Amino acid sequence: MSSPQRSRRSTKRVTMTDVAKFSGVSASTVSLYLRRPGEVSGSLSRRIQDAIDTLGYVPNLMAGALASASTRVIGVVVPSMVNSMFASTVSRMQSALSQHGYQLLLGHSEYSAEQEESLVRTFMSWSPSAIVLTGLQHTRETRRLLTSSPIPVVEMWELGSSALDTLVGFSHEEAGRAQARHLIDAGCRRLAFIGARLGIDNRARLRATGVSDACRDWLNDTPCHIIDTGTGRMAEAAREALRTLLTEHPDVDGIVFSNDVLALGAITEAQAQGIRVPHDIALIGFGDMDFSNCCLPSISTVRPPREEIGDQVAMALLDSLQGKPIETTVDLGFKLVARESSALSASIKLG
Amino acid sequence: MSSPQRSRRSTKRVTMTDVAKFSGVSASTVSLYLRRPGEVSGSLSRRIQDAIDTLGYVPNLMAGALASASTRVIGVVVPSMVNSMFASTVSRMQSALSQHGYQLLLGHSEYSAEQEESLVRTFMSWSPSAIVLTGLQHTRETRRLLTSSPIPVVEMWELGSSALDTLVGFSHEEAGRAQARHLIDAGCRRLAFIGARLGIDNRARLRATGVSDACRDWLNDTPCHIIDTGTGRMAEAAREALRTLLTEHPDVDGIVFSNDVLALGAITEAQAQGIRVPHDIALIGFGDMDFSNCCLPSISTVRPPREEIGDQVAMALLDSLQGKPIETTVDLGFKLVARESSALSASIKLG
DNA sequence: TTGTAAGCGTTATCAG
DNA sequence: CTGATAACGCTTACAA
Repeated sequence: MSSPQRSRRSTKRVTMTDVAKFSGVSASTVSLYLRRPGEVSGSLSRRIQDAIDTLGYVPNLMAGALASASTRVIGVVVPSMVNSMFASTVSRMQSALSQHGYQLLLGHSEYSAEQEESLVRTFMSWSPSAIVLTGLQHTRETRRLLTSSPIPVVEMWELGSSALDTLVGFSHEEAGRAQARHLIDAGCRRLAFIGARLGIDNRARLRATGVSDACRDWLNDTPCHIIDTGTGRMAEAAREALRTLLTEHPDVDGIVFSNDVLALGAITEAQAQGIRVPHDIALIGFGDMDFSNCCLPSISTVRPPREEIGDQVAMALLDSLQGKPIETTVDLGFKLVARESSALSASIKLG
Repeated sequence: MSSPQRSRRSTKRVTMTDVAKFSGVSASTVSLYLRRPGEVSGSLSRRIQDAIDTLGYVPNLMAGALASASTRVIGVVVPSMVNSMFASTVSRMQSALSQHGYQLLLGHSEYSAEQEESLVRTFMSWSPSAIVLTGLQHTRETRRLLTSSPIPVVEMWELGSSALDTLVGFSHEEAGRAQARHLIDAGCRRLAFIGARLGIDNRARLRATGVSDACRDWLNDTPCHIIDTGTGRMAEAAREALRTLLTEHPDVDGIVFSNDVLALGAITEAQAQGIRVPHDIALIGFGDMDFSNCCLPSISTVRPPREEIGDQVAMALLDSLQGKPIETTVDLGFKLVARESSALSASIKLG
């Protein structure tokens, strides 16, 4: 046997053509059977399925995507995969979307718009069916890439006016105001905000702004001290931040944290210093982590709609991909969870 | 102009052919320029790059993958994306692999071998360059799918003898023994193990076995009570488990937990009951979570090599994909972190 | 160095 | 309902 003039890499994989030959039908029929089984006669269906089983055929989605110009791939960018809030969201998205045959291409930006751009660029090369980003801050180039293509885009976890397309999230400024309001209602009169990575975490910064605004509106413009602990280990950083804060501003009686780990660190430091929480100082965190309800005192917090965001993003995407009209903004709100770290002690504080 | 007999969907995307036409060269030259720029003359390179820029060409990796039979996609299955340990691993894998042009297709199995199988099946349809699984427990069909294909497979987070291909992890039985040893050294003589999801989390179960073995070997075969808190909210479950345990076995003086959240829950319950940790009872967790070092008492724990696993898996994969020979088993060990919850109080306990 | 042409494994179109 | 046949956008042997 002389081989044909041009040999090519032989992938040695079972292809649809193999199945077709084996079952004595054409490739198109096999393809049809795979996509719309109802439109193939029973006898042929059986023979094809037999062939698939005995040959161990696995469809090649790459080829299918190329031919049909529909990849069923969705690119998702989150700031961090280790942050369990985003992990929850992605997890729910993946559950919902995989049921409809979509695959997630996941990347993390480390809170950097440049890394996000680089991820978006890579994703675009996969001609994804849709792209999901976290937040509203993108580079100019990211915006250009995304607006110049017909691919549906969802921005999640934040709300605002500069949306590219669809928005699913909640207002962090409102969350900050609610946290401040809660502390004020608990009797606090001098608030502070301690946050990690405020320089790069826009959502945390928005909550800080919310707290500031609250001080202006409801506490006669008392200053709200904002401390950024940076990017180090959060718990230790929180302890140090608390020490600094109480040294420089001993009158602070309520602190909002950008997450519950910081709040826990502060609680530990307070205990070490003999400061009573919430009696001497009330605290409220953000995130409602696993541990927030099982430490002493338990941590008051704001619970973001982390799972709901995933569900709603998935739903919006599925609708959009089916051509259905979709809402451009979905505000899922948040839940303030009052616990011991900010328990009302009005009799003492206000007395 | 009569259109050709068979019209086809027109994706209206800029293709390599467009770039070729625009710059007056052939498509293969453009392709070459993109893959090995050095082999194209300077003048042509310039013209091609010009065309790419003005046309805004984005390569179609799908088509490339199909043609070259190399997808640069890696399928990864973790039990849960919300578990920050796996998240850390995946995060590091993604960082390392994306630098080499690989994309991660991520899925979570919810600790179910069946869901893992379904994910593997889906991944296979993308003809991935490699597959990464968590643990060693797979369905028979998963094994068949994987062994009957030449795709490199890495199993991570566990060590054992039934490996499919490459293994990167550490011994959970050893970890359990080390945890027990640590408590024994701290003066404990009656140990117990409290774990979440023991029914489905094989690694936690292995650690429980390690603790049991330790009781047999080093505590004269004293019984080691093992409690499974199931799948509910961990902190609350831990509190209840502790109550039950101390009611039924008041002599227990050391507890190993399957993670630090459970340990924290137990600490809270102990405080509520006036039981002193570690004085009355010593505790050790697993995972070295964010909060473990910032609660009171701080939580002794075992720190798994979560980032290192990601790094090593990536490295093994890159080597393997470049045809280099690789080690089939990489034992990364673990680190026992002694903190306050198990601080030695020998004078009292042993006195 | 550059071009030609033959695939890669599907799906879409259209004729039977 | 079934089957040719032409894309899909790219890579790669091979020729020039």
